[in-house]
Amino acid sequence: MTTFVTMDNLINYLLEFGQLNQQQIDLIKRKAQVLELKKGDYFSEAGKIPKQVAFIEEGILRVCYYNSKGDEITKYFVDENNFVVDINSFNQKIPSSEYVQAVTDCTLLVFSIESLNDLSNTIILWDGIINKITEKALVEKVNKLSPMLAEDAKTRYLNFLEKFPNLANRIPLSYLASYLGITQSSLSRIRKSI
Amino acid sequence: MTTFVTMDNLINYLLEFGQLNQQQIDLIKRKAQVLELKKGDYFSEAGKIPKQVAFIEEGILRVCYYNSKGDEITKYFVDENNFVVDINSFNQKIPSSEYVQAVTDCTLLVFSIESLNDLSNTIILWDGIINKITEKALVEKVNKLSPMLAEDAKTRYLNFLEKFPNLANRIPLSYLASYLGITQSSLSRIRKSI
DNA sequence: TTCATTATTTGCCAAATGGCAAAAGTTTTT
DNA sequence: AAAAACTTTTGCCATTTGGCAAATAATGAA
Repeated sequence: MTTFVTMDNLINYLLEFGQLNQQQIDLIKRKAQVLELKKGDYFSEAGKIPKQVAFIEEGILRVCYYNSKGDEITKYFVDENNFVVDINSFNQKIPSSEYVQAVTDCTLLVFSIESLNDLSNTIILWDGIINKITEKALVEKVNKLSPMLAEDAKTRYLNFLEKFPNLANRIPLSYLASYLGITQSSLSRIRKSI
Repeated sequence: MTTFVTMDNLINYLLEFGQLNQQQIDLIKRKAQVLELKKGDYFSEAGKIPKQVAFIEEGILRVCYYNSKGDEITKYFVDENNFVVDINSFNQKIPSSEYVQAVTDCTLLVFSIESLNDLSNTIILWDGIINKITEKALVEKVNKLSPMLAEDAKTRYLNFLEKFPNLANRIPLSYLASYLGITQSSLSRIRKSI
């Protein structure tokens, strides 16, 4: 089954960063491909060169990797109305060191490298829009991670609950614990204490 | 006293991200202003709209802010051959929430908004170069912060020592402790334990 | 140099978190 | 439904880190 998707969210999101006329909007819509992921599916994998960028219409994904100790670490979660990609590997065309995985069923709008190049060559403001989006997303990640170091684990958990109210109990404890920088048992105890 | 600065570091850095001919290089050099900061001086302050971007020729700065508890938090350190600015406030022309402070005596090459606009309008590849630099710097910050959450304080301290071997004992304990996400006493004890 | 100020270390104890393994609970498979 | 596999909770105790205040050390001013 393929869900019908208007792509309005995508277009409205792009319009926040620059003007687009109807012709350009139609082109963008034609270049986007709907991709449905089931919970647990990978959008991209470590070791492979990412070939696509996704706009999340619906659902939540996480970016994770294995550290030197072999622990799986969730680097961050990305939710609806955001783009997701390992930006570094994508731009440099080098194998990624991260996995991008659906933590809920997801509806994505996917752009291939070729599509993005076409859009870049056709739409005069495209590169500027993409740069602003990229920069904003990265600044947000820094601003989110930075204060986490100064907070205790309980506070970090409560902040997560605020951001993703109905996710905490629907994903494996391990995803969340590694994101918060604590062990599963500690997270379990923190949950109990609330 | 004004130190003589060749600006070679700056030019070489820029050339990593895109080509520039001699005429463009000369223009960039003319637009850059040398600024010397003494240890402790502020390059930009919270509450003010940043008017300049700096390339660090020599020295180390830190970006810090006050959190909701009133604690001063060092968000990150920036060292030689990097640009420093509160990118978000600078681009949006909104008051910064952060201070940028010299933690050692510094020699900076400073670009005003007007200079950057001139460069952007004159040098065809300028925007692309700046975007790549911005993106790379932000990706590095995320990749540095993210694993810190999973490490214990001692490891974080040792990693800092590796990155800034001769800085740890030349800056106030408080700068470093808040960056590492621990108290001053804990950092003091960690030091002793090494 | 001496005094005053500021920064760092230390002691003491409490709170938070980790490590490990067993128990309890869930989900999936057969 | 029973068994197997996996996830989460819990107990026990060790280690890490925090909070606070006093002691010590370092820095800067008079």
